[in-house]
Amino acid sequence: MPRIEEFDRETVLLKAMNVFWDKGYNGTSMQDLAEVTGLNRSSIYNSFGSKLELYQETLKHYQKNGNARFQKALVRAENPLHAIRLIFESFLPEIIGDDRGKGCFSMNCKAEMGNQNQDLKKWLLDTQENTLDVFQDLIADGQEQGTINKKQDSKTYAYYIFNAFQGFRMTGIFVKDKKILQQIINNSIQVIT
Amino acid sequence: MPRIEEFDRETVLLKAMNVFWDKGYNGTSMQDLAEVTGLNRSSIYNSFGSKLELYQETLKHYQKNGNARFQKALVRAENPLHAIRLIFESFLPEIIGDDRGKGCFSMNCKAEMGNQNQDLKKWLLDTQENTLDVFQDLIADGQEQGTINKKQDSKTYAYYIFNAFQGFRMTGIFVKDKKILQQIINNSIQVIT
DNA sequence: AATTATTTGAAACGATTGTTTCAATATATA
DNA sequence: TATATATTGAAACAATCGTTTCAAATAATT
Repeated sequence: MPRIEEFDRETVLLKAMNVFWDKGYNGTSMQDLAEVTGLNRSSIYNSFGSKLELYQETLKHYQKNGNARFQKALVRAENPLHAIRLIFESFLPEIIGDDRGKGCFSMNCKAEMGNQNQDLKKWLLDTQENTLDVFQDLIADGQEQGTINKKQDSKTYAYYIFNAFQGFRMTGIFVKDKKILQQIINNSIQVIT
Repeated sequence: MPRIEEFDRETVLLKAMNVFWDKGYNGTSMQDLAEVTGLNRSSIYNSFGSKLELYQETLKHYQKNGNARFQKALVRAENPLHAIRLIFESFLPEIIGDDRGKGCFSMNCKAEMGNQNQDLKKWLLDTQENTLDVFQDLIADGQEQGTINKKQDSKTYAYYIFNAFQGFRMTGIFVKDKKILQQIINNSIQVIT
């Protein structure tokens, strides 16, 4: 009986994400979103609820993409240490190709909205915990296997790598020199070898 | 002949900075600024030009404060390596005391506005260059003096430390555990020893 | 072909946006 | 004390904000 949605939800979500990513949450208007998606305002509300809910959905979409990149690095890696290196390197193309200087969408969210909205804060904390767990598991494996040193426990090292990773995403906003970025990766990883 | 300004410019600037810092540029309204400073809208425009100019002035105020902290660490340090450690540690109180999770004001600016406003981008690039230079000089000194290794040149290490520092400011938004933060500092610095 | 459920487009909602205007107020100098 | 200059407060500016409303359009089911 129902009339079916005409647009491709995935495509709309991607376009909306790119606006939020570029202009931030508060810098993006419903007007912007309607223009870029080609949808009418009412259609956006009908399909996504509100500006905030749409924002949250684009964030989850972004994060899903990031997780996929992590997973891809995991299966390709020869060992846990190599996996960590591949994770960092897998973001090189995005960083270097980011000529608008948009940076990392979820870190932009953290900087702009992490202290403004409780739902977003909770989501950010969850993804942080998740990323830390991935690193910690990799490091624990690497320590058992021998490619990562045991001078400090896996949790401590996980925080250190997480720290370097966040720095990497921020540094990449203005620094596009691949050699420099690669050296940052090398030096960051050296600690745990 | 002129009537003198009634308010203390420094105080007003500080109050305005805290709002921008908390809510971001786009999240802050002139209404917010008028309320928190106690000034009338027209007085703000009369004294600071525009919302953007006021924002820029608060950023410079913040940066001046950060530079002072850097300088304080430099004079207290026993050697260049120690200075880098003190620089990181000098931000510990701000990070731990930041219960609202506002993070670093200038990094928030970078994430929100770095790709939106050319003036702000230029300022951000200048301060980045300045910070990199401080690190590079310290590292070069340390390498001559012997407390920092010579495996890589001072510029490469400067980028690495800069990367760790930016990560440190982002990590500190949600991580308030002093022990963990201290271990991140230790591990970050270990590379260059 | 008629019915039913849903989406769509256009318009409007009140509220708020950053900024400007201007008369009233206040003060240092002459 | 009179004059000149600057600041102040209140009001208003057009524009835009996120959101809602509702009739017209649409398509799958009966």
